[in-house]
Amino acid sequence: MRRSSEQTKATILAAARERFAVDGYERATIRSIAADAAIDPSMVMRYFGNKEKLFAAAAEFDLQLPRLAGLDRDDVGARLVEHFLDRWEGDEALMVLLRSAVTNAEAAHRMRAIFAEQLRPVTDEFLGERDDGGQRAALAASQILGLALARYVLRFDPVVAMSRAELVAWVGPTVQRYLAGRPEASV
Amino acid sequence: MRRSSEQTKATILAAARERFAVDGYERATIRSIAADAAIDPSMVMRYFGNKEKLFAAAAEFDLQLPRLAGLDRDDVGARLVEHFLDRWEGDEALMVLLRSAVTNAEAAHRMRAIFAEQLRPVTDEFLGERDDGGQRAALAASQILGLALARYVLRFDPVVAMSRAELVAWVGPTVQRYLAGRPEASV
DNA sequence: GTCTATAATTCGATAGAC
DNA sequence: GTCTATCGAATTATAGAC
Repeated sequence: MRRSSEQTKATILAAARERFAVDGYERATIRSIAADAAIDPSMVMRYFGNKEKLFAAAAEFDLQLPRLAGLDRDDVGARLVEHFLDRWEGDEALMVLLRSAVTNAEAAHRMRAIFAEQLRPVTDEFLGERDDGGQRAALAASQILGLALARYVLRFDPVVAMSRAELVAWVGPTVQRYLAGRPEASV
Repeated sequence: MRRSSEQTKATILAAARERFAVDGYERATIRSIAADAAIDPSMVMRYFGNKEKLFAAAAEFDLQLPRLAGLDRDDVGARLVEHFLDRWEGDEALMVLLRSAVTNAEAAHRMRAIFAEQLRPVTDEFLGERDDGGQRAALAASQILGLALARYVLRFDPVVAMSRAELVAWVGPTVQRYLAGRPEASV
C-alpha cells in the first residue's frame, strides 16, 4: 500500500516508541521496528537517518506537569504522584526513557534534561527562592522513578497489586515531605 | 602466562562483574570481558558455558542485611539507607543487577528473588505478623532503588552532590515511615 | 514511496591444535 | 590451560532499481 510521507513517518514513530519502551535502546532493532510498522527497514533509515536520531524522535515528550501554585499547599505530593501515575500508564513515553537511560548515555542525558527543564521550573515556582530547591526536586524524582521501576519494570508483586489510591496514600506524603517538609521530620 | 583454573575463573568473573555493572547485560560482550581479563574469549566460554551462565555467576550476591530486631525501633530507616549506600558503593554487585534488570528478564527475576528472599525476611521479623508487610517492604525498596537510580545511574546533579549524611537525613525518614508509620502520616 | 541486494561489522559459540 | 581459526547469525547502514 502506498502511504503519504506523514503517515509513514508517524507509523514508524509509533512502532519505535513501543519497541524502545519494551526492549530499551540496544535490544530494539530497526528491523523489529520496521516489522511492527509493516514496512521495509530501509524506510526507517530514510525517514530518520539512523538509529540514534530515531530514538531522539521517539524519546521526545512533555511531562505536562500542572502548575503547583494553584493547588492546596498540603496536597502537592499526592497530586504529583497521581499525575505521574497517569503519565506512566497513559503512553510509553516515560518508559522509553527509563528503559534506555540505564545503559545509554544519550537517554540518560535526556532524563537529566527533562528533570532540569520540566520538573525543576514547576517545583521552583512552588518552593520559591531557596538553595535546596534542586535537592528537593531531585529527591521527589528519585521516589517517583523508584516507584515506576518497582511497579512497571521490575514488577515487584506487592507494588503491582497496590491500587492507585493506595499508592497515592503511601507515596504522596513522601513527595510532599521532600517538597515542603524538613529533612528530619517523619512518621 | 599459565594460571591455575581457579585463578583464571576468578579473574574472568571479576572482569565480568565490572563490565556488566557498567554496560548492562546486552552491551557487555564476552569479547570485552575477555579483553579486560587479558585472556582469550574462548576461555570465558570454557569456564562458564555461555553468556547467560556467566551473568548468573556475576549477579550472585548477598545483601548482607543486618537484623533489624536489635536496632532502635525509630532508627531502622536511617540504618537501612546507610547500609544500602555502603552496598552500592562497596562493590558492583547491585549495579550489575540494576543495569541489567531493566531490559533483561532473567536479571529482573533475580531482583525479585533478592527482594523476596533477602529483604522480606528481615523486614518481616521487624514488622511481625501483618498483612501489609509485603507492601511496606516493597515501598522501602522502591525508594532505595530510586535513590540509587538517581545518584549512581542517571546522575542527577543534586543527588550526586549530596553527602551521605544528607541523604540519610532526607531518605531515612521515608523508609522509616514505610516500615513503621501509617500511610496518611507525613511531614 | 517502496523494496532488493549487499557492504561492513560485530556477536556468541564451536572445533581443534599445541 | 591457552590460543587460532572460523562458522553462522544478526546488526546498522548504503546504493540503486522500480
